[in-house]
Amino acid sequence: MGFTVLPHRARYSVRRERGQVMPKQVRGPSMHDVAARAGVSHQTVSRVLNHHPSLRPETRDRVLAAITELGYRRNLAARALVTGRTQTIGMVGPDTADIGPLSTLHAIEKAAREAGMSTLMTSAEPARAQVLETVEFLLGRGVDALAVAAQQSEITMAIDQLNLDVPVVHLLAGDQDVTLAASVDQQAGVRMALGHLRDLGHERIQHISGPLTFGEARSRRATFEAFIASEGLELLPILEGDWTADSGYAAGRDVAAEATAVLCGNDQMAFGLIHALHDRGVSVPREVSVVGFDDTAEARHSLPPLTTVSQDFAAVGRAAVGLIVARLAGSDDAAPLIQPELLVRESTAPARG
Amino acid sequence: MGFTVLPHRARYSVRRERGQVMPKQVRGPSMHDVAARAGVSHQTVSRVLNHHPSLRPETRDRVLAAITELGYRRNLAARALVTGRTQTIGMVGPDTADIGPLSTLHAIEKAAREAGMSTLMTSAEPARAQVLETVEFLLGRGVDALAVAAQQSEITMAIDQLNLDVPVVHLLAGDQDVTLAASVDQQAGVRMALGHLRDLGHERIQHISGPLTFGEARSRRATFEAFIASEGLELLPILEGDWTADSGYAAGRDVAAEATAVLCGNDQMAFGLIHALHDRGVSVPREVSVVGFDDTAEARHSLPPLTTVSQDFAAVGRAAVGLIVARLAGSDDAAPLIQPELLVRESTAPARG
DNA sequence: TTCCGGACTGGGACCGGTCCCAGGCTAGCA
DNA sequence: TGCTAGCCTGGGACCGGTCCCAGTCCGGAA
Repeated sequence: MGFTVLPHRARYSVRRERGQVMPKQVRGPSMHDVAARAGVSHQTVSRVLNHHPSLRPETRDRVLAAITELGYRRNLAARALVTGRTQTIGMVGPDTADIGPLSTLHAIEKAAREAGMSTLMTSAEPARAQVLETVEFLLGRGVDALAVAAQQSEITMAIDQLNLDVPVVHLLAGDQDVTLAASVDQQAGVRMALGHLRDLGHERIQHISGPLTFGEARSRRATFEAFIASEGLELLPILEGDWTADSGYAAGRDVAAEATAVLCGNDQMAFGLIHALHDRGVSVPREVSVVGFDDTAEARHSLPPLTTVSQDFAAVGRAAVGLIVARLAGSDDAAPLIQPELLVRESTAPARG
Repeated sequence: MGFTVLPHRARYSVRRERGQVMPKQVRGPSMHDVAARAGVSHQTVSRVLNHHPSLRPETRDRVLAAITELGYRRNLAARALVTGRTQTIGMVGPDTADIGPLSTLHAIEKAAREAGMSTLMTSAEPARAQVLETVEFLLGRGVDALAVAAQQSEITMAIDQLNLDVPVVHLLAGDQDVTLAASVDQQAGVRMALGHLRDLGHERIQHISGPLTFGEARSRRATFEAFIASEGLELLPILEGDWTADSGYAAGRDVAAEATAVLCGNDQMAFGLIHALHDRGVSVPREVSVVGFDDTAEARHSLPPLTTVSQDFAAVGRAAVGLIVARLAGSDDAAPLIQPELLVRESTAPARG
C-alpha cells in the first residue's frame, strides 16, 4: 500500500458573499480525532462513550484522557441522525406568563436534564390552528415526546386527537380524558379547603371558578358542588373568572350578600376579590373568609395573608418526565396523583353570627 | 447493466431485549422518497426547500406536491450535521420561578420562533460550577447562541469570561460590563419614580434594594444615590432585600421613622413592606408612600394598588433575539435600551406635614 | 454553422456519530 | 494438541441532509 495524502480538514474557512468575509461555523474535534490521539479506532471511542462492558480499563482510560485533552464533545446531530432520537422533550406552554404553568415547565426542565434530556419550549394560544402549528414546529425539530402544560380543553383535546407517534403527557389536565396525565388531586384540594371553612362554621360558601374551558376549573367546580350537596348546604350561584386578579375584582361585585366565605379558583382572583370587598367596605376575614389556590409567592404577604391550597408544581413536572422516560423505554408507568396541601393563614376566620 | 435488488427500507422494526419486543423509532419519508415520487433528484428537492432561484416553476410545484402527499418533514439532525448550525438558542434562566426572568424567557421563545429558531431552556443556580455545567450542557446540545437571563454577577461574569465561540447575549444585566446586552433603562426608571415622589413633596425617601449581587440592583441603587445627592436631599440608610416578599417584610422593621416614602427594588418586596408597615400600624399611603418595580399582575389589586415602574420584558426578549440573529448573520447590531414606564396608583400620596 | 453563457438539473462526497459484522487473541476443555 | 467460547477491537455501511462540481439544453451572438 502506498501513502495517501488526506486533505487537511479546515477548522476555519471563509465564504465570500457580496464582498464580505463571513466566519463559518467552527467545528470541534470529532470522534476520529480522539481515536487517532488515543491510538484506537473510532468504534472504540464510541464504546467508551456508551459504557460498553467489554473494554480493557487501560484502553478506556486512554480514550478518556484523549477526550479531555482535546476537549471533545459528542455531536448530537450526528447521533440523532442515526438513532432517530433527539433526547428532547417538546413543551407546549400557555401564551401567558402565568406563574402556575411556567413553574411547571420550569420543573419539567430540571427533571428532564437530570434524565439526560433537554426541553424545547414553545407556547400556544388556545386556537386549533395555532396549536397544530406549534405541534408541527416541535415535530419538525424532532422531539421524542410532548409535554403539554396548556390546559384549555381546546388545546388538550386538539393535541390528544392527533394520535402522534411520540408519547404525549398532559399536565394538570383536570377532568379531561387524556391518554397520559400528571396531575394534582383537585378533589382533595377542594375538600380540604371546604372542610376548613365548614369547621369554622361557614354554611353559605360561594365559589369563583376559573374559566370552564380549563379542565382543572371544571374539576374544582364539580367537587365544590358535590361537597355542598353532600353537606346539605345552600348552593349559591357560581361565578366564573378568567384566572386574573381583574376578573376576581369584577366578581367581587356579584358576591352574594349572605355569603360568609368564598373559595377562589386561584390566588390571583382571590387578591382581586379581596380588593373589591375592601372597596365595598367588607372586611376580610371578619365578615367574609377567602381561600385561594396555588400559594403564589405573594400569598404570604397579601393583606390579609391568604389561606390557600398549595400545589407542588415541581412534583408534577418530575412525574411528567418520569412518565415520558418510562414510555420511551417501552414500559408503562402509572401516573401518580400528587397531593395538595392546605395552608391556613389569616384570610379565613370563624363565621360571623 | 443488470437489475439491482435494493433492500426494502423498513419503516418499522423490532429489537429483542430480554425477551421483550420493543418498538423502534418510526422514520418518516426522506428527501429521496420525495425525489423519487416527483421524478427528480434529491438535489432538486433540496433546492426547492432552500428557495433556489433557478428552478422551473413546474418542477417546483411537482416537488411541493410530492412533499405534501408524503407528509415529508425535513430532518434537522441531518441538516445540522452538515451545516454545523442547529438553529437553536440556549437560554440560561434563574433557578427560581420568578415572574420577571421567566417572562423574559417566554418572550425570547416567541421571538426566536418567529425567526425560525427554537429555544433550549435551562436554569442555573448562582454558583460557578453550576453555571459552567449548564453552559457545557447547552454547548453539548450544539446551540448556536446563548441568552442569559440569570442576572447575578456571578453567573453573568462567569459566562462572559468563558470567551465562547457562540454569541452570548445578557438580558437585564444592569451595570455589568458584558459584551452584548439587552436591557431596560434602569436609570430612567428610578428617576421617574423618584421624580414622582419629589413632586408629591417627599424629602426623606428610603430605598430597599435588591441583592447587590445583581447588576440591576446596583444600577438602581447607584441612580438612587445620585438622585438624592443632586436634589440635595437627606440620604437615609439603604436597606438590602433578596427580591422576595419575605425580605421586604423583614426590611419593614428597619425603615426609618422619619422616612415618608420608600422605593422598593421590585413589587414583591413592596408587598412585604406594606404588610410589615400595616402590622406596625403605619398607613400606606397616608403616612408612607411606597413605589415598586416590575408591575406584576398582582400590583394592580394589592391593597392599596401599587404605584410601580413597568418594564416591558417582552421587548427585552425581542431585542435579545434581534441581536443574536444579527450576530449569526455576521453583522453587528446596536442594542437598544428599552424605556420603562411609571404607573401611578394608590400607594403614593402627597407627603404628610 | 459554431461558439458561448446562462438556466436548470443530477451525481457523488461529506458531516460525525451508531450499528452490524468479522477478526485476533486468550483461556478452558476434551 | 486441537477446538471452541468469550473478551476485546477494528472496518465499513448507513442515517438524511448540504455542498461542490459537472453536465444538458437552449437562445443569441459571431
